[in-house]
Amino acid sequence: MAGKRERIAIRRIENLAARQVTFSKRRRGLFKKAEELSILCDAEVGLAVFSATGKLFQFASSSMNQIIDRYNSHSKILKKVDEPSQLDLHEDSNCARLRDELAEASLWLQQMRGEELQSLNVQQLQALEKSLESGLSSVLKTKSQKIMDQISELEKKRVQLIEENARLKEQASKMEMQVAADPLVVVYDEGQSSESVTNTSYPRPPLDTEDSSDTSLRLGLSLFNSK
Amino acid sequence: MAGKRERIAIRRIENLAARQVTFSKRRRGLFKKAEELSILCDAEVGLAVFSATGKLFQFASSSMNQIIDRYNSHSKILKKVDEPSQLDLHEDSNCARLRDELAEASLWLQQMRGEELQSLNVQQLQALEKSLESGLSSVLKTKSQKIMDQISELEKKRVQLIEENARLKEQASKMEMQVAADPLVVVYDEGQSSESVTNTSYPRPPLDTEDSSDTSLRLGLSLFNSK
DNA sequence: ACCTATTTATAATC
DNA sequence: TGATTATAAATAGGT
Repeated sequence: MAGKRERIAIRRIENLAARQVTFSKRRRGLFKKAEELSILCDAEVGLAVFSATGKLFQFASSSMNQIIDRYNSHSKILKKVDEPSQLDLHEDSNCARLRDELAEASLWLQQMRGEELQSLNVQQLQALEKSLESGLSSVLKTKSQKIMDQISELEKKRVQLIEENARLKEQASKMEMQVAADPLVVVYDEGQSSESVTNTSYPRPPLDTEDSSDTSLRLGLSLFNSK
Repeated sequence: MAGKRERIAIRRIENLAARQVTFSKRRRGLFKKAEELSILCDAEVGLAVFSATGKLFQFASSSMNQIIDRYNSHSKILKKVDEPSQLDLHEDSNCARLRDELAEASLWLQQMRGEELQSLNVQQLQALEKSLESGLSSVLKTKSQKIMDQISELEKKRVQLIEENARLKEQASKMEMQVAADPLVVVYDEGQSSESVTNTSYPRPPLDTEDSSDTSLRLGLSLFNSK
């Protein structure tokens, strides 16, 4: 088993088989480390390897095209010292300012979510805590109020429905009496009179449309869920 | 010196400073291995890494443009790499995207602080509440930890000072004994002119130092300059 | 492919 | 940053 194992010198491996074996092993290691770096350090990593035989292996933390785009933008920005027109400068600074502000806002959001707290000292943490408690208090108050509103709304509808039911029962019993008094008379509804409050669709309970079913509840949480 | 060294889990490192350190180290390792693979196995390797702060690091065994070209022909996804307006468009959309994200982040920050809540429904408020509670919990935990750290640090220093004082007392009493044994020995204070000799001829009586006064501390430090 | 003696990489620390 | 070092991971060469 044990033979002498030395680190090989970093130069082209002449033996084909050995070269292929090493290629497989090291390629796997390289891709693994590339992925680990992208995950651990929140970095965007793109790696493309062409074997000596021309085969392509690739890794991209996002997508290779996105990374190539970003690479091109970067190198173009680096090369672009030729014509810094006023508009470009204005746009660039504008973008930079936006980036800074967004970075700051994102950091705040992270910290309010409880991340990236290590860099804060006790006083800052105390301030954050106070802010969170205050926000939480407002949220709870608003939520309670909304829930109470919903409850009163439902209660109102419930009362309306009860009244509606009472009217319907009364009407039904009137009709019943009419039919009982003269079984041979067939009662036709001859158009709506002014007193008929109800609509005459029978099978379904009335007024159940326009209900407050919360169908559009999508939370705009993209900033919370990303980085 | 020697601390426990464990392998970290492969997930985003939350602590910013630690993340940056790890990024530097692993990035170097990754580039080294990329280069070794290209040399050992006669492969064409291209590697691009964007840090979380947007900085670009790259390695290419030949040239990055050549590798990108080769990648494009391989993946047979031929992009339009024609107009120079591509970058401008990209930048513009980038700016617009930044603006949108900033607006969204600002709104979220407001809402986490308890403002602009009326537009949220009960479920959204509930999600916000949960997020705030979670953040608050993390903040409290971090704060407690920091405070405990501070306390242990202070305690450590206190113990050190007590030990220091004990040593100083011992030294002082030794000196006292020397002086008592040979009353002709005159102790000169280095920083004083000759007129102060009379003051220092007879040191203060020892053994009355229940308390470690500032005077004795300073005296000790000037006489026994311990690093 | 699997196995391990070695070499490297790297996490924690200063 | 950079250096140091204990430990984990990668890997060269063998099976």
